[in-house]
Amino acid sequence: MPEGVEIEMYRRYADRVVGLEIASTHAPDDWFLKRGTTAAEVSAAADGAVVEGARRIGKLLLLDLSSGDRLGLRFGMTGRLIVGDESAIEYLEYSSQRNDPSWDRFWMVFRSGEELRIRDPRRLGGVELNPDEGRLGPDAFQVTVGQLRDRVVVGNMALKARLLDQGRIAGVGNLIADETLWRASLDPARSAGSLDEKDVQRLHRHLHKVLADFLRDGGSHTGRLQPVRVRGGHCPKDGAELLRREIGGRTTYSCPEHQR
DNA sequence: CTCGACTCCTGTTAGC
DNA sequence: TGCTAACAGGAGTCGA
Repeated sequence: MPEGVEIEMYRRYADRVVGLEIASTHAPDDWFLKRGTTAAEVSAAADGAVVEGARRIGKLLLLDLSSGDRLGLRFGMTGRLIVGDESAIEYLEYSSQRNDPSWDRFWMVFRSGEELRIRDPRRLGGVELNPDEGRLGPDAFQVTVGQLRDRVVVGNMALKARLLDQGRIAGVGNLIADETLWRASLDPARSAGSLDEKDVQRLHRHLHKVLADFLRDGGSHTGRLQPVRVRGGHCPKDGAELLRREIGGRTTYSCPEHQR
């Protein structure tokens, strides 16, 4: 599914429309417009404007417009970014492998004839005009060990639930969290504040390695844990049967042997 | 502020 | 073969 890694791939893809003038925007699905954003507002902000930049914070993709407004794009669990005829990502875990244009929830047409679309079967993504970027924590790709120590590795909440909290650190989704904790040999259920300094350093190191590996390999479904992330799966490191639990409201796989 | 529970969405798939 | 229920998770809300 789209996590920070996929959205970074989307952002690079969206660079193709930087410098282009928007001719029209289309938001036929009101449900897809978030936090009071209306189709009329989006049109007023975007139509005739030039895309000056494509940024990303966590799972939020931002298009900076020459009107001074910012268009925030979210992809939920199954959203793809399509520019022209090409999808930024062909394979998305948990999403349909079909490619039905009726799933286009939002799109913009440029003066040049180029198009940019969000194709989202399950409608869990959304579009928001001028989203509050301050609600998000530091981006996972840039997060420092100090930020991890101060913001994430605190309190009694389960460590994994903390990693999924976008206000603490932005961009970590379920698969990135499971793979990172598996590699770092940390139990996702242990309290976040129980980590010692060596644990924090290890978590930080593995998080960055996981993000780099996933980006290189094409997505958050490319982890070593992923193939065995099924009921009855066994740990690739030591062969122990994996635990399947719900932590932070998400299905969580971890190794009872080496994740402590 | 903290934190768990609940809700939303719908294509896919397992099971009967 | 056809139906139903379970499942997936990002993100928001609510209440203790």
